[in-house]
Amino acid sequence: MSKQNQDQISKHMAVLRAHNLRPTRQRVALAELLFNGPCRHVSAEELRIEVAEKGIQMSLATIYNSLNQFTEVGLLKEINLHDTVTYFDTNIDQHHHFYDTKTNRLIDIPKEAISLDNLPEAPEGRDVEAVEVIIRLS
Amino acid sequence: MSKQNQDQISKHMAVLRAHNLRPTRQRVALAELLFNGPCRHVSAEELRIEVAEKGIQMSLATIYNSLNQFTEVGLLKEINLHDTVTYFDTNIDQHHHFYDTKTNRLIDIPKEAISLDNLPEAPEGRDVEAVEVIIRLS
DNA sequence: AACTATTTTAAAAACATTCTAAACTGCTTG
DNA sequence: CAAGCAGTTTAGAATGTTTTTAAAATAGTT
Repeated sequence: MSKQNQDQISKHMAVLRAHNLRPTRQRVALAELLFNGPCRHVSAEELRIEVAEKGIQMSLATIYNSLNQFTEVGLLKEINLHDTVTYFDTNIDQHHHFYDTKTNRLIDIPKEAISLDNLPEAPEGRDVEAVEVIIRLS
Repeated sequence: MSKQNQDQISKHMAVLRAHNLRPTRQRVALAELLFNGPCRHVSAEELRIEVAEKGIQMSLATIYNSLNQFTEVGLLKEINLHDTVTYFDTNIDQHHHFYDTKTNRLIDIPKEAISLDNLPEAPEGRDVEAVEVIIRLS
């Protein structure tokens, strides 16, 4: 293992610890897959395949647990589409999506790329938590 | 059964036939529940309960089949949220939603109530099918 | 009424996800 | 650095939603 890889791992361990998650072998391995490189949209099943391809031994339950824990602490965002599976987005900034119905893929759209004006008021007693725009493509 | 109810039923039968769906007892009963009165958001399970409460005999599979068929022909729109169940929207016009994460309820927002400017171009070879805004409330 | 293609049905299967309880591991402390 | 403990992982069972199956029922036609 190279010096650079070691640094990455240490970084992930620090991030996990900073979020009160023990940097276990499994969580660090998943963090490497998810947070090295560009932002991604993954499902538990896709991640399971990646993990298997890398020869890492990990139960599917752990993948689900970790994705949920990462989401709870704000390292991931959950996305539900017109589909039965849950996707997780490594881009945690506010942003929007193209959703390609042909390939079932998501493409990020930066927040600034869409101007949303005139938003209606939230109903009495409720707050606006997030505004999500999905542009469906065909 | 009143004259008015008969008229409603005939109307639903005509609509179903116009969409190449045989107006069976079950489909007509569901159409009555869904399309009389104001627009609604329902899940298969909620509809099953309503059907049962009206004393109508119908299998859950038929409810699923019908909801999917109605969606295919454009009488309903499918909605997936951060939740495991699929909802169906009887409002088939383009519109947006508040999603109340506390109650798990949807509230319609008319298309005109939000001005979306500056929308990014669809990627090469793709068309924009729909633009959906979800305002998450907490 | 008889015929045929569609539809409905109950039950089984499929599918994604969560739960369980036992085994294991990371961390702290002596 | 060994012991102990809480937190984590695991395989498999369980759950909840939706789809499939193949047989029985029905709508629409002749």
